[in-house]
Amino acid sequence: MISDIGFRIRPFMKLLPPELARQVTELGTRRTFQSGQLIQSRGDDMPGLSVIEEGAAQAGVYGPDGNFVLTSHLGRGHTFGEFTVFTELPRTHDVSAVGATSIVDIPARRFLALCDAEPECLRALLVSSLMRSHILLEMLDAIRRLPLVPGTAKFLLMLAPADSTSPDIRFRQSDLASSLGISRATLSRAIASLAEHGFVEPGYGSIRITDRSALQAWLSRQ
Amino acid sequence: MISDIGFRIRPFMKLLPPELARQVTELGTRRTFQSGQLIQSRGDDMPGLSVIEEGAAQAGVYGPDGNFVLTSHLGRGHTFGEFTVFTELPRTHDVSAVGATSIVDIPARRFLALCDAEPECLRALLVSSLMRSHILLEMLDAIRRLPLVPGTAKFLLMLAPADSTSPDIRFRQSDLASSLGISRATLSRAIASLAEHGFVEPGYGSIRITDRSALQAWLSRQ
DNA sequence: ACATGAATGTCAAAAATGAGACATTTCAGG
DNA sequence: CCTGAAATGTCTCATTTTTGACATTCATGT
Repeated sequence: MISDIGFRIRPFMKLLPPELARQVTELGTRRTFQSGQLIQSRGDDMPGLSVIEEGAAQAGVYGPDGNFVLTSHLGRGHTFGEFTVFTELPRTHDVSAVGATSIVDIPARRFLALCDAEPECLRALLVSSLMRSHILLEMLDAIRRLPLVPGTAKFLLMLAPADSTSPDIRFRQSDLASSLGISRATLSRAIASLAEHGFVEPGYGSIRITDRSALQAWLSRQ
Repeated sequence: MISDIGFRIRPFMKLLPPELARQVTELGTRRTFQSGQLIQSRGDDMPGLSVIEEGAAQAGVYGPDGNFVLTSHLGRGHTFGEFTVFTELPRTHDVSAVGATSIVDIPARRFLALCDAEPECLRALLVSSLMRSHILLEMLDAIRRLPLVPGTAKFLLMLAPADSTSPDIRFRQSDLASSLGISRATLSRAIASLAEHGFVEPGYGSIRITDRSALQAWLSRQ
């Protein structure tokens, strides 16, 4: 059985009581970015929590050959950099803006102080972190255990959660291919195969899921 | 660059003050297992935190064809089932004992009550969960971005953390192969290649890392 | 020590994938 | 409305991996 596709990570900020969310925002400094602009690079040493206030971002790693291996798509209210707050390590990912985006950066010390005063912060961060681990496990599963086409399907469903405003997945096939660990040509074949079934519709720089429930049902039968 | 191999997850119980660790233990009920025995199955509905008091365990998922896809090796003080405490979902993994093992199960409600009283619990769980996500990201990277032999090497290093008591990795090649998403024959070739370099030594049901630092150095150069 | 089941090493043929190239389509900007 | 850059579709060939089979080695219990 293939489980919990389209499971959506509840963002940290939505897990906090509104008053506390406001406090978090006030602790940090705001930066704004245009679409595609780099927000942080792997290796940056700025311990702290970064919150997406508006817009969205992609987190991943650039391979030596320039292709981008995507690990997560982060929407409003999501965070990154948690890891740097609780360890001594630098940022582990390259993050860039998707659409006009505004980020609030909270220095590690200040955020830790808030956590001491308000344990609810720890709890919210814990819950979103557990959900993220869960998604990562499902991704690993999609890549290791499933054949090409079902694996691709599962990945697409994970990238376009059920309650998303649009069924479009705005990634280039080359990035998706890197994310799945396959070549662009092979991904193209997989997409074509899903399109033949009528589940998806390839576009220019995006893929549209035309029949989500049918795709899920088909996937469960594999 | 290939980073942070052999990074070891600090177990939940070691992140807690000793007094609190004792309290946690007293909240739960103890079960003991022989080597290889199944501790829980994917789908079990018993919300709660499970702590490894003695021994070790493997967490993973059994594929439909009986092969085991390993996702983590858990030692003393590590936990599993966190996810069921903070969501409504059932257990997501099959877990089985490695060596004689004793587990303490703490029902979700009781653990949540303790977290309310002692936020340090939340913090410890958060830190170990963040470390686990980090490892998962590295695994994804090893599988997607690295060629066969380096990817296998990285995986081996992740499974046998630096401060492990023994350099032996006690897994069958068939399980390792499933975990990497490759066939047993291909894994066998990768191991043979690493053995030619003198980094590892294949055994029966285990693989010994004979020269950890040389392996790490070689991997960094790839 | 011996027999037996389990795990590993290895091979050949078949299948899948990657690399590279090129045609086609789409979008954005003049 | 054009033009050029970027993304996608697809082809062929080389390479890698899988599959299935079989031999070999190891561990365990008698």
